[in-house]
Amino acid sequence: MRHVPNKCDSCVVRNRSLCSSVSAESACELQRIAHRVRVPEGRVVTGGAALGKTFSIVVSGVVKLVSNRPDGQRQIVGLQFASDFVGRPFGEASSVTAEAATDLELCSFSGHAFEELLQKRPDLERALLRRILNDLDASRDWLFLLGRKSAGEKVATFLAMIAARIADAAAGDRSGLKSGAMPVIRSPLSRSEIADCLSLRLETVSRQFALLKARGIIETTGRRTFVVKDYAALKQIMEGVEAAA
Amino acid sequence: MRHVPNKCDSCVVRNRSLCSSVSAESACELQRIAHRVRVPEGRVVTGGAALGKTFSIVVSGVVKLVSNRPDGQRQIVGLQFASDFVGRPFGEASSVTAEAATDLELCSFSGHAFEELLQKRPDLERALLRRILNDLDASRDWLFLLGRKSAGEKVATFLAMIAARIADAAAGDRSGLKSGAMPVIRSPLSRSEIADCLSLRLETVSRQFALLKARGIIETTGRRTFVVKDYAALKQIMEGVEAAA
DNA sequence: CGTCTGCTTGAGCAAGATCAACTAGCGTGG
DNA sequence: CCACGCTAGTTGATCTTGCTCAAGCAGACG
Repeated sequence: MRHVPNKCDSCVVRNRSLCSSVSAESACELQRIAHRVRVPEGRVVTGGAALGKTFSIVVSGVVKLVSNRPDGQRQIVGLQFASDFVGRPFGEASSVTAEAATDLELCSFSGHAFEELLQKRPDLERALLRRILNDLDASRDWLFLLGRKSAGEKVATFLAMIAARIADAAAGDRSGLKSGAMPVIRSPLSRSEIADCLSLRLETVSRQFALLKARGIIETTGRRTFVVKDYAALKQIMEGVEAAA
Repeated sequence: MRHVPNKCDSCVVRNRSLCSSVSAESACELQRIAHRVRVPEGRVVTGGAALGKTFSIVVSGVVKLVSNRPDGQRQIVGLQFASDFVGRPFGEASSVTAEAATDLELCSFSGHAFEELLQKRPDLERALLRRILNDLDASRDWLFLLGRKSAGEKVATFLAMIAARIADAAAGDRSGLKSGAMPVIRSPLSRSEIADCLSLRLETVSRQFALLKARGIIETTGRRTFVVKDYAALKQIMEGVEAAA
């Protein structure tokens, strides 16, 4: 097999994604079944109404995992950022659908081909297992958030999480961004989506934003953009230290 | 290798646990590093204060996975029943500890030996991946429960889940139990543990029990035992159909 | 410049938390 | 075997947080 110019070589999530944790051979096989796709905001990526099963690695953008109930109740049960894996192998269709929270670039695999490769390549399976275990940890942390935290703590946690993950994605993109800076962050989620995520009403989310602004901990500039002015204070609130200010 | 009388042959979870989904060779290797242990109620099985990492398959009893916070808040993030797997491979210590909710029988593996075997045996790793994916699904369902359901729905869901899983464990034990019966079920969790599980206060749990009793849907006989008289009604409430009775 | 949608702000309400007795299993020891 | 006492559970009164309903506001886009 001749070495051909590799489309993965220039991939921005190359050294953080699933494919970075497998052998060169597995990466190569993975490359052969991979194709880049662009998905517009709002489209269902997989599960539910999506045609056929697919798996993806997020290259840029954010995917929300939504648990839908017949009666219209929605709960966002997870967010996947750049380099994260999306999909449910060996799947009896779970009730969770993956939807594009923002415009996406995905590295996508057909369900059949990927599951076949999974059978053939134990190292790929191991890498996936590790990722899934991390997702499980994250999901359990989120359980704590939903169950035990107040509205203020929830919103603070959410903002800190978004800030960290978006900054992270940006750092992976073009590292050199001075850490400790206060970059303007574009939230991948609308107020109502944040509410779905935190099990709050959008009005409550809005009020908590107002409170954080009043305290000078964040600033909002435009509908979906914000700046964290005082990260330490955010962390405090998030942990429930909540001084009676 | 001679065939010796196999301690696993008589195992009650033999045909439902992890070891049932692997090759004969892997099962054999697994058997070699397995040992039965009994754990009294309340003991930490793994994580946190437990000495050294171990993995286990639950033979009988119930394990609760608890997320502890410095400030004493507790959230039960999962329950593992007979045949379920307990442990976090490749683990940076997660904040979750596994504790015996009842007296337990475990089939236990030392962390080192098990992880080594995991490296050597892709089929074992695959079987584990499937289990973990199921845990992840369960965890995400639970997110919906905590986020979106009312106290009444939560308690109904909990009771239905316990009834199903305990009946299931019993069926695996000595099948032939007439289904459709209304067996007396011993809850593995106290009121306060149920509260930790559902993100409620124990008073609220107690009130919901009282309500279900008043409606004739359940009966309680003793502190931790109950009978489901009307499973259909329980399902209704659980889904939020909630007729204004 | 107007409209439309997403966001903000306000007033009142309800579910569940909190605080406080009180009761009932269950184990112990007389 | 029964009385005692301890702990888990129940029940009641009140309070708080976040939800609901209802306006009003502002950024994005034609």
